Amino acid sequence: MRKKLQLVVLNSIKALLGRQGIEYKDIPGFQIERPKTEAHGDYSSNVALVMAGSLKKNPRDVAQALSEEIGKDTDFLSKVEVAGPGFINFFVKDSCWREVLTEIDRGRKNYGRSDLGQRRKVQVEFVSANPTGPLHIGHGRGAAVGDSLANLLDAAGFQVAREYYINDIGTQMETLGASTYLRYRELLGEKIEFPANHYQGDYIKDIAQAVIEREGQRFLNESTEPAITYFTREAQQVILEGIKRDLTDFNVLHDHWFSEKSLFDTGTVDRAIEILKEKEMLYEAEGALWFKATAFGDEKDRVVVRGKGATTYFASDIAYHLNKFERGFDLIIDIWGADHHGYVPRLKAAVEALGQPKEKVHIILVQLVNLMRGGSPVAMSTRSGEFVTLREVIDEVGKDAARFIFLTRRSNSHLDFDLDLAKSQSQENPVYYVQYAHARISSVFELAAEKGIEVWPVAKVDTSLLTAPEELRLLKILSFYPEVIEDSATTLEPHRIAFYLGDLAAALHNFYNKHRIISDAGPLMQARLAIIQGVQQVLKNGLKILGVSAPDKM
RNA sequence: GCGCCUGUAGCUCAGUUGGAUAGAGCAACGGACUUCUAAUCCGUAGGUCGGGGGUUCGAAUCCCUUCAGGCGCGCCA
Repeated sequence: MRKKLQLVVLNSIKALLGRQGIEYKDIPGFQIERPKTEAHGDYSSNVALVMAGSLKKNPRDVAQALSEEIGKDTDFLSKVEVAGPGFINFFVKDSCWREVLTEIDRGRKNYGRSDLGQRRKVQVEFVSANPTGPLHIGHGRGAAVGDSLANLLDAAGFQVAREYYINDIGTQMETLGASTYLRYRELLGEKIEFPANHYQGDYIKDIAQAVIEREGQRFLNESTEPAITYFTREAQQVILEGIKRDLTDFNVLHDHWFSEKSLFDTGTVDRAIEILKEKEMLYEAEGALWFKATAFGDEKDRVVVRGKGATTYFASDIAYHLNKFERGFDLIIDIWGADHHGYVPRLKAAVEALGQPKEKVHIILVQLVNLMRGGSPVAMSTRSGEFVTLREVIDEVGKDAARFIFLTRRSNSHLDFDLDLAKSQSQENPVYYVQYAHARISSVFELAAEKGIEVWPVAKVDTSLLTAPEELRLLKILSFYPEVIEDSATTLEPHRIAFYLGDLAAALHNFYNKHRIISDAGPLMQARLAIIQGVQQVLKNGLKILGVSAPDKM
């Protein structure tokens, strides 16, 4: 609908300008939007206001001329008016809104899908938590946002790959192995002074215990180094399996699990350094190799190879992004915890230095989650082992509620997640409001089936019987869905879907309370069945993007 | 000290990229169940958009400044 209008308006502008011998140019800031108040029409545009400046004319006069022109050649507008300082308000004919039911019926689960992405390849990399401990609630937020964003981009016509980057090499892995090894010895009766900078969590003891049960005491007789190597691999594998399990239960699936270590095995890290060297982006100082990040706006240059010869995490990341480019992604989206924000300029600098346009890489920072219990904060630290895991959150408040809470706010808003509140409010949680709308519709169809009512195909239904304001409102909201998908995909903001679904559910509940659906009035009943069927389909499609279930019963 | 994020109703948050009279949910108050699920609906009340300047036809939104909170400023990852 919005696209249709855009076309009509543009044609009218061209016609108008043409008659005055003025050449048409792109109009920056030209918008067609949905006004907040219904009195301002179904859509409204600021064209006249924007154009008035360059034409040196009164905005209202421009709007007047335009609205007359637009009124000439449209068959879907019932009224075009000039309002306020020079807005043009469009009122769409009721009959047009009713067409959405046919569109939904034709598209079904594809209704709302768009070709905005034109099959371009996008990679969304998210979670990517170090395999040194279970996922906590902050990872959960990143998981919900990343997964839903991937779903959204898929719906918007992109080819999406979801990836998890595993930091399976480096000092923290050695610490993990050592921690497990020490717990192993401790559990076998040795008195151990457990270092404070090692991983303290009980899950480490569990892993050690499992090794004892399977392998016995044999590592006590072996030398330390190979033993730690064994424990490193063992712990990493167990933890990674746990992470995968948690993500699966959170309805999050990754297509690829990318190993940092593989970047070394394939020589990609060396190659990345070579490339930067050739471009003279590196220099040696103080015994280390530095990248000229300041040349691209970062506040200081960054070390790539340390004095002792080992590469930094940053070096891996440059190589990783080189690899991403080489895999041919048109768009690369990294979802990071906001505590890594200081890292952004440096990575952007590296991208540019590699000769890639920095617009290709989007880094979405997801603000940290402040976990609360009964109004007071819960301290969290992987190393100290004091944290609430994603697993516990899923078990306590449920997958659907947790995902919805994460997805009903912008990713850069700070979030206080109160477990007690999330549980105690579960009856009033917005997620149930949306799901309930879906379930209600199911139960109407169930009753229809019980009564032996035959549901007509939409093509046979006389939708012109849908004239009540509640019905028209539903039809309009249903028609907006494809626009919501495109807008959310463009801005990379999945939370818009959640709010849209809340609006749709509200309109459904409102309609439901006002109008009886199953009745003796055959054609009207069929029209109403058609409308709630459409609502149910859109609810289902939207919830799917959010990764939230659409139950038939509650 | 420097940088990034945030500040909107009592609470939790939206606000269509600068638009018209700032909106939801919860909590509060008053109504609606012998009828498709009351996990719902209808109504009332609640605001100097942290404060102060500026930019313009027009600012919660952009700029400057200031206050408050969070997070970063490693040859860690």
